[in-house]
Amino acid sequence: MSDQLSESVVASWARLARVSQGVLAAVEADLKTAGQPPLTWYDALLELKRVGEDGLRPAELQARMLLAQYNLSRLLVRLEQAGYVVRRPCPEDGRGQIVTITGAGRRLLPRMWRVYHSAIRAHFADKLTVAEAKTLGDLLGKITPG
Amino acid sequence: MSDQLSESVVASWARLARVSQGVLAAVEADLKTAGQPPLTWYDALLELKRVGEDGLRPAELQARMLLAQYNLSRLLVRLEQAGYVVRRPCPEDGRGQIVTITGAGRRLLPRMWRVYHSAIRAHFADKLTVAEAKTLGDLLGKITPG
DNA sequence: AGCGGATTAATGCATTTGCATCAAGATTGA
DNA sequence: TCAATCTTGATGCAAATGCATTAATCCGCT
Repeated sequence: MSDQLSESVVASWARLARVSQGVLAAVEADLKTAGQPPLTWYDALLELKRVGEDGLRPAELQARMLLAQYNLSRLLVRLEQAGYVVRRPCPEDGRGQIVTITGAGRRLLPRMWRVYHSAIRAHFADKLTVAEAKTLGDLLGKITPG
Repeated sequence: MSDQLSESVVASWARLARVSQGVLAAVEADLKTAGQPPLTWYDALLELKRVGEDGLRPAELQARMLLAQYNLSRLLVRLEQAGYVVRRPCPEDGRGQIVTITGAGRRLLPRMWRVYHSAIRAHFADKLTVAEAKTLGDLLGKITPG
């Protein structure tokens, strides 16, 4: 192909793109079928649950989720409308706000997880041994963008 | 977490989701910065180039690309408007059509590849040895949805 | 031949994303 | 001190995606 990337590396790249996209889509589809919100909601709420009462600044959450700023802004609107988070003004920074998970948000997590974990199993975990999954995770860890 | 998935498998899953999303986004961003069309265009045109003059039925292309039917339908509209493919009626099937890459489409591929391959290198290949990339590809191969 | 069901591709409408920009508040530095 | 700059988060508008449905055609069966 007149470049310095070996064929096999390009093939691995292509697989990463294709497989991850396919599996993600399959998991999302399972969630949707079960009447659950999209994965992004889970990710956001999980982060917020982890930090507890202190909550998070949107920019912080955005950084952890690798999400575009305007996407996070709108995700928060939806989460708030759904009653899963609250936003309050940030005392130290007049521009900012602090986002906290609500009780309803906490209760959503296990409900989503029930669907989510079996989707992970069906579309991902069942196809690998634990050792393989670990190797995969380690390799992926090396290519983390951050 | 009160389920049968081991922590490490869930962690690998999370990495797959996060890393692939991040890297894909980075590559897309590089393409956009260089004024090139999105990755999907490349994938579609590459498939069409491979099959040559015979072209492909949309349903066939859709299956190869793991794309929703309506998404492919609209992708083809855009590609045709841009002059990179042509659609002609299918002689054996009155419902169908045959999609073929044009000369302009063929010329687009190397132009995109110039940006694409260096994005792959920067965001993916440079972070792994060839052996690691191969292992990664093999592992991903085991979880192919299709 | 002709009906019932499946397949192919498109499309109207709602939601989501992307892009560019903006307003408000913080921070820096002369 | 206060203007210039940066950061934070929102938003108008355009493009893309998802969903449900549709029209046309094909196929299997009687």
